[in-house]
Amino acid sequence: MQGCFTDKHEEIKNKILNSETYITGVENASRIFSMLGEPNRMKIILALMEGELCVYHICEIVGGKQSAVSQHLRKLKDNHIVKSRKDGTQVLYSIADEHIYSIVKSALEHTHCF
Amino acid sequence: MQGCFTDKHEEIKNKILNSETYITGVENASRIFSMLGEPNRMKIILALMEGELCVYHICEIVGGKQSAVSQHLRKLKDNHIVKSRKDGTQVLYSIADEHIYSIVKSALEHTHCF
DNA sequence: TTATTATATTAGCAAATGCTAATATTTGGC
DNA sequence: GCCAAATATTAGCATTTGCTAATATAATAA
Repeated sequence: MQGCFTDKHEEIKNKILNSETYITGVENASRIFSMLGEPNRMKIILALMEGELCVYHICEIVGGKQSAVSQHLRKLKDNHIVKSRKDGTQVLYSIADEHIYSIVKSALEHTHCF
Repeated sequence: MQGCFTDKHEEIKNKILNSETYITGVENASRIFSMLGEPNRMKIILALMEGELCVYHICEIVGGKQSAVSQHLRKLKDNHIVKSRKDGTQVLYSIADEHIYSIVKSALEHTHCF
């Protein structure tokens, strides 16, 4: 494999590999996407995009065991995809910030153009 | 687990579970995100966002074996994240459509607000 | 305090996924 | 046709990851 020595390609390659923000960008972006890339977590996100929900109702929507849902919620929270607040014995979850909405909406739009 | 019988929560739950597009939305969106959720594939996407690249240069940027890169490119193409065209013995890859740009850009913006 | 409800955590297992190494295919030049 | 370069495919393996079952924690009520 010797490669195609096109100037344009070399230019892009050098720009990428010399970029300060490249590595952290890759890590951060892929971590977010890996959170959204699991079907049951996606169900949770889509549900929360309608509004705040308690764990019990999230379980009903996802259709999974409470333990599994709780583990998903933890990952989503650790990665700043969702946030939570306590209300008595309940914990109410919601989408962490506006970027999540636009990311998911763009993805849904994309799927309609296949 | 008996749940919190708040009207608002029930309303959201019913809205979600009765939505026609819910299941396909979940499947499509999570599939796209799972493609973007792998660090080496994210590297590929970020590189292609700068412009069209041949496989050889993609390999250099990702820093992986040609075989692994080729497998990633196939998945990305199968899922309409990238497209390709032939030029002699080379295959040039590029981002499939505008939605991918906006999805990734939103994710990068999101990481800056942690 | 004790009991109950809601949620969180942990360990262990099974399935999914990315990587390597080897091989196959495709294209252009001789 | 034959060879070399670029890319694609496949099998096998190792790691990751989501799930279940069991247990733990937190908050409220009796």
